[in-house]
Parts: sequence; structure tokens; C-alpha cells
Amino acid sequence: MSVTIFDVAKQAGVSYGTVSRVLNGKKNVSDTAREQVLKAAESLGYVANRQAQGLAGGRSRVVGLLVRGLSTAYMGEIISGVDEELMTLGYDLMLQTTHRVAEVKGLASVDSVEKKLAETFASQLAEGLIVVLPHHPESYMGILCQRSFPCVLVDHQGIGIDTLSVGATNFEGALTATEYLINLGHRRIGFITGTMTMGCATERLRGYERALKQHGLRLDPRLVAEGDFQQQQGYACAHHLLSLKARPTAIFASNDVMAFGAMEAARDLGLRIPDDVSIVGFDDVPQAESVHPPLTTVRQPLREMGRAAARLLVKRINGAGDLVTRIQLPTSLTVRQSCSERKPQ
Amino acid sequence: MSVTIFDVAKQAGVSYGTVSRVLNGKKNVSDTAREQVLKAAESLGYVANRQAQGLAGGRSRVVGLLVRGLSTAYMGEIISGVDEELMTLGYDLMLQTTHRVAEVKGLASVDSVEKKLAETFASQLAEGLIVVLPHHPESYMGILCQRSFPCVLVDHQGIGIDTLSVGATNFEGALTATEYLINLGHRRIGFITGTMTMGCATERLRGYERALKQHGLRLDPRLVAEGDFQQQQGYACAHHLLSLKARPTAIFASNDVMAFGAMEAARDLGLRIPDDVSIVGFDDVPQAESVHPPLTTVRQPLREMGRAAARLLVKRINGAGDLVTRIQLPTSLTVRQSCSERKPQ
DNA sequence: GGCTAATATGTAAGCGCTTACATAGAGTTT
DNA sequence: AAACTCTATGTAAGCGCTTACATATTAGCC
Repeated sequence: MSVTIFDVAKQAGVSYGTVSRVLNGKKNVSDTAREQVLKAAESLGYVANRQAQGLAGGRSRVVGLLVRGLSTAYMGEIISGVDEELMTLGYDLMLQTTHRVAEVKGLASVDSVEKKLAETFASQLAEGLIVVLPHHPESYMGILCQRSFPCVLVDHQGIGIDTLSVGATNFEGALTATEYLINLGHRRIGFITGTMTMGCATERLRGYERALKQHGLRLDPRLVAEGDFQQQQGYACAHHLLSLKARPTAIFASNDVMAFGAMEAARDLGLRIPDDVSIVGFDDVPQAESVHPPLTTVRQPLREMGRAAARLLVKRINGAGDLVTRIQLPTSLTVRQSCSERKPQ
Repeated sequence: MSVTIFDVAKQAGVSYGTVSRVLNGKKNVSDTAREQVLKAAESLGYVANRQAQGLAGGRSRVVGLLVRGLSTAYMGEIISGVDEELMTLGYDLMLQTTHRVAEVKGLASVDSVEKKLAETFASQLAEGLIVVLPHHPESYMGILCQRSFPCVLVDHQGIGIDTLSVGATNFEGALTATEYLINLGHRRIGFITGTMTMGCATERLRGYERALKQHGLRLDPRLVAEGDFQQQQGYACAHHLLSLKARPTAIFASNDVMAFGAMEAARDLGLRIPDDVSIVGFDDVPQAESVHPPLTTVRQPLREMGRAAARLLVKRINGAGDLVTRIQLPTSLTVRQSCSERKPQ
């Protein structure tokens, strides 16, 4: 049926062991043999059977990617990054969503995630795991790390000494963006938080607060509205903030999606962006540059975060026990057209 | 290291053959033996090694999913559906993106897709393939179908007698939506097309045209603008249409993302939605209900399409050679708040 | 040239499983 | 009770590969 290593060996006139060595780039192979094998493999269209490779060598060349859902552009960007890097590293990607377990089977989600992970680990299909934006990784990551199953957390602070993680400078990003607004003359800056149980959300709030403090501005709690990273909540929070007697002249939303909601709220209240109110987001998802006006936002290098996670994981898989346990990528302010100087009132 | 079938056999006091039979639900096993095995497997936390299963039985229980990119919510929904269904069917999902091949390696994309597919096929990691929204599937699907490698095309018309495909009633959906606008009293209805090389885009245009015709309205070519399924183009097209002397009172965009762009354009021109202009989209991505006003749109059951594709593929893999080669799912109009009756002018 | 040391190649074992086949035991038939 | 069937179970082979080991070849050195 399919071409095996034996077929290649026969055609090349060498033993199958030699073929394996050539294909795996081992040394101790003569140039002539190598050449023959390569030629034979090419002409027969040989592709190694991954299952057999995995079974024999213990290397499946597959890593698992655990995400909660795929409905956000945020996720799409990260996955793309992971995927790209994995390709260059010769790995394949097995997608696992946690939601599906919980939803489909009606189980408590943490339990099922845990079970799923254990199975992934035990079934030896994947050599490692990348977990994006987990809510409560402590519950199950412990088991895996303890058994030294290679794992990388993306966009999470990490859960201890032995966890690898990749993140971005949320605090600094929020600080920079807030300062940007302050420097534009804004004094009343509304802030829409993310889901406050998540590390990145609290970091962003901290950045906002710090910026105000550094510039001698008082933190007005009425200007901080609690969002949930969803567009509708962004709309609601912004609507509320912009309806205040002393309404803010700028709004900083903890992610782009909420910023989109804020833009809508502003418009529905008859306010022009950026003339009447400036808006800043966080993430820099692709849509941010497609909206009108294009959104000024704190860029998180999502793709690069995905790539970094993939690199880190594969390094760990290959036992390169280096000292890096966390990679923190820089955020940067992407200035577009949703902000302007505060008009003298 | 890991628990094997032998460990289970020993603990259960039976031979490994019996364990395999029990675990695979074969008959000719006594109840007592079955019970023993199950108990032993449970207590040892046995999970089968997928690689070995695949190698021995030729069933990897993995299917590949080929997509072009992950940045759209559209894709996310379909993948979620595929993923959900695959889980209940006991399969895992291997994600393959075509963009990455082209981008990373700098190759001509069709060539590399072809190569990638051939490798997937040959490496026997996946038992089948789901291809979402391919641009030119003819070029490579031929090879696979010919070798009877199970494949399903999603959101594509299919390319011949032997291809399985899943789609939605694009024509009917567009027809219904256009009729809806006509029934609201609109007579000048702008239309923004998708990428016209894609089947779904032409179908939607046909539906629009048919509706006009059926209601005795003349097709005004000036009211049809060519878009590309992207938000910016949606903005541009809508801006153009709404700037016409005799501007349309409604705009029907070929997907939601362009409808979002259209909403922005309308607002930037000082037009209120739905009072001054009605907007209709296509797809019903999650964001459609989060925008303001919530978007009236033709719902494509994206998740269900994904599920159907997964079901169809697995059926084909299992050799259930039934007659179904295409599943067409119904679209439906989701009425929200972006349309109103045409005001008497 | 005879020795060791290095290098190249062939062969066997085994990864964990499925499945075909052989065998033993129980049940049925006459 | 002998011959037969049918069911349950054990065993062997083999999926396609990697890798340790054995063997053959070559080179290097005094």
C-alpha cells in the first residue's frame, strides 16, 4: 500500500537501518549511501509513518494546544503564531478545546479539563502542551508539571517555579497608554476593566492607576467601570461613563473588543471620536485598524507570543533545561486615529 | 513508565488479547473477564497509547482540518463545531493552516498545500481531512479523492461527483433577506458583494438579484458594489453607495464583517441606523448581536456546518458508503434592530 | 605489515497495540 | 458417550519505525 523504509532501502541498495540514519540526519553514513537513499526516497515519494516513528522513538512530533474557545480574534492570532513556529520546528498541532468537554458532556469543567489533560499525557499523542489563557490552571497544571510533562502557559502569570509561561507587559502597556492620554491633555480618563479574576486584567488596571498617580492625578473610582472583555459590556460601561455629569474626555478599555463597544456607545450618545471623546483599546487585534476611526491601542504581540510559546515548549521537550521559565514580550502603543488632544472646554 | 495493556492483563488475571477485546468492545468475552479488565484498567488509570493503536490497527482516530487562517470569527465557529462533534465521535483534531506553509516557506501556496496534503495523507497521521473554504480545491483535492482519502469540503460547492461537501443555502438566504427589505418598503437596496471568485459570494448576489426580479424591481448596477469580505472594503463600498445622489435606503452586505464596516460608514455620513438606512449582514457571527444596533443578518449555522462536516467525514472513514455527498444546511433570517420600514420621503 | 581506532553498515529487538489463528472448554446433538 | 458446534481465551505475528549491538570495512600509526 504505502511506501515504507524497506522499499526505500531496497531501491537505494542499502539496509533499512541506513535509511533510517540518513533520514534522521545521524552521522556515520557515507556520502554515497546518503545520496542514494535521498534519491530513492524522493523518487518513491516516501513519507515516514508518524505513528511508527512515535512508537519506536517516543517522539510523536505533535504538541497539544489547549484553548477555551475560538471565537475571538485574540485566540486566532495566538494560535496562528503557535502554528507558524511549530511548522518551522517540524511539529504538528493537535487542537483541544476545553469548552467542548464541559459543554458536550455536561461535566464540571475543571474536572473534565483535568481528565482530558491526563489522557493527552497518557495517550502519548502529544509531547507537550500549550495552554492559552487558562482560568484556573493551578488545578490541573500541577499534575502535569509534577510528572514533568512539558507545558507552557500563554498570557498567564505562571503558577510557580516550574511552569513555563509567556506573557506580555500588561502593566507597562496600560501605563504607557494612560500616559499618552494624559499627555494629550486628558484629565478625566475613564477605564473599563477586564474580567478581574484574570491576571492580565488586574495588571492593566494597575498600569492605569500608576500612570494617574505619577502625573499627580487623583484616581476617581467613578471613572472605573468593571467590564468582562466582551463588546456588550464595553458598550454598557462606556455608556455609563459617558453619561456621567462630569464625563470623561477619554476612555481606555482593557481590550479592543470592549473599545469597539465603547466607540458605539459614544456615537449613540452623539459624541464624535476622537473630537468629543478619545478611545484607547488593548490587544491590537486585526479589526482594530479596520474600524472607523482606526483604533489607537496597546499592541500585544499575540502572534509573537504564540511563536515564543512554541519555541519554549519545544526547547523544553528537547530537554534543553535552560533557565528561562518566563518570556515577557513588550507591548507597544499603536497610535491610530481614535484619540485627539483634549479640547479646551 | 506508562501503564500498558500488559499491566492491565496481569492485574485482571487474563491475557492481553482479552484486554484488547474488552477495550475495543469486541464480542466473545465473558462477563466476568470483562468486568475484571474494566476494573483493572480503571484502577491503574490505563489509557491506550494512540500511536500503537494507530500502527497496529490502522486507525489513528485523528482527522486533519485545513483552514486558510484563523483570524475570522467565521472560522472560529466552524472549527468549534467540528471540534465538538469530533469529540463525541472519539476523534482528535489536527489543525493545519495553509497560510503558514506559504508564508513561512515562501512557496507558491497551491503547490505547498498540495505537498502538505500529500504528506498528511502519506504520513497516516490523519484518517481524513476537512477543508474549510478553500480557494482552489480542484488543484489538490483531485489527488486525494482519487486515492480515496476521505475528505469533506466546507462552504464550497464541491468539485465533482466524488467530493463530500457541506454548505448552506446562500442563494435562498440572500433572497429571503432581500425580500425582507423589500417588504419593509425599501426600493433602492444597495448590495455589497463578497470576493466574486468564491461560490458563496456569487450565490448571494444571485439571491439578491432574484428577489428584486420577483418583486418587479429593476436591478440598478450602480447599487451593487464589489467587496472582498473585509471590513474596510465594507466601509468603502457603503460609503460610496450612501454618497450616491439617489442613495439606497438599505444596504445588504454579503457578510457581517462588511456590514459592520457599512454601519460605520453610515454613521460617519451622519445617517442613523436603522432610521435613515437599514443594514443587513450575512453569517451571524457572534459579534453581530453585540454591535449597536444589533445586526439583522442571514444566519448561517456555522457550528452546525462544522458538526455536519465532522459527521460526514467520519461516516466516510468508516466506510459507510451512503449516497449523501452534499449536506446543505438552511440559512435563516435573524431579525434584530438594524432595519426599519422605509420612511415615506 | 600488523596492530588499534575509527567509521560504516547490517541485523535484531522492541515500542504497545490489533487481529488472525490455535486451542481449550462448555454446550448440544444423536 | 462420542462427535460436533460454539464460545472464550491464549499466543504469535506484525504494523513501520528507532536504536543498540554486532560485524565488516577502512584508515592511521609505529
